[in-house]
Amino acid sequence: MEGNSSGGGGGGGGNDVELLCKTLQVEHKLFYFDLKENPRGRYLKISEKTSATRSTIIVPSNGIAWFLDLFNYYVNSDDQDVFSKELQLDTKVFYFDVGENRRGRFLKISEASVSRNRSTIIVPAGNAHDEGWAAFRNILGEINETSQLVVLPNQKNSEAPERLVGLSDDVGAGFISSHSSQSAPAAEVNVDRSSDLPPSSDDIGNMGVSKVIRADQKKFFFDLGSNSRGHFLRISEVTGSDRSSIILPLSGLKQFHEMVGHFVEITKDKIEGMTGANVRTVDPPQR
DNA sequence: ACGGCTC
Repeated sequence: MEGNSSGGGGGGGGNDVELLCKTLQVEHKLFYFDLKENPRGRYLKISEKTSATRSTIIVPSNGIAWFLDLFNYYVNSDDQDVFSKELQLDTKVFYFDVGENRRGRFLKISEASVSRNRSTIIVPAGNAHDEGWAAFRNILGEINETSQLVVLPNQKNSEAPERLVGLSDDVGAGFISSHSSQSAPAAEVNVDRSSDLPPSSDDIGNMGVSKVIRADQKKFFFDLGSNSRGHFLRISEVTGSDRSSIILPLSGLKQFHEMVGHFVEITKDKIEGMTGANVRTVDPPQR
């Protein structure tokens, strides 16, 4: 579909109007940006094409400015200061993670939605000045401007109210909210992985959801379960393909919470010193 | 010319 301007669009979703189409090459990857619109709304399709693979994420139009802000964050921050971010837009969650391997640094953007499988694009940072990310950012900026300018005849300029737009830091110590001394743990960790778990009698009412905290390369999964001995919380640490868990009977959960809170208190200075540059939140886009 | 991503 990309770059195809001849003939009528006959494929799936081919009736969508293409407002803008751009391509960007970073190293050997080709990124296609398609700003499209259909009766359900406007969206940005970003495809990453390698010689062998292609993967696509769909960004709702109200998320374009957030993507722009996030790319600015990753371009402008010092390498060692960048952290994972989450962007929730309606029913979708986008995860931004920086990784590095022998090929260099890259930004992984994963789209998770309840219906679809996860899809991911990976943007190489480029050379020393993150020019791959910067070029990506520049295109997002152009698209964002265009999207604000271009209004199709059959559409009014007033958008539907943007709802449930939230951006949360996903800092190393997930227990530490950006509001430092306030204790606001659970609300900050609003990642719902319930779709990863089939409904099970192990679940305790509607609490049977899986939550995850991500810290750099590590993930900590929180799963409620039960067996003949009773209910428990399983906390799993996952790094790469390794996983280890602790099983915490619910009878000990409150003590566990207090104990963690104790160590948060006595290490507060150290934690704030370590994360001071990371608790910044990306500002909302100007409207 | 890569090739990363996965309880």
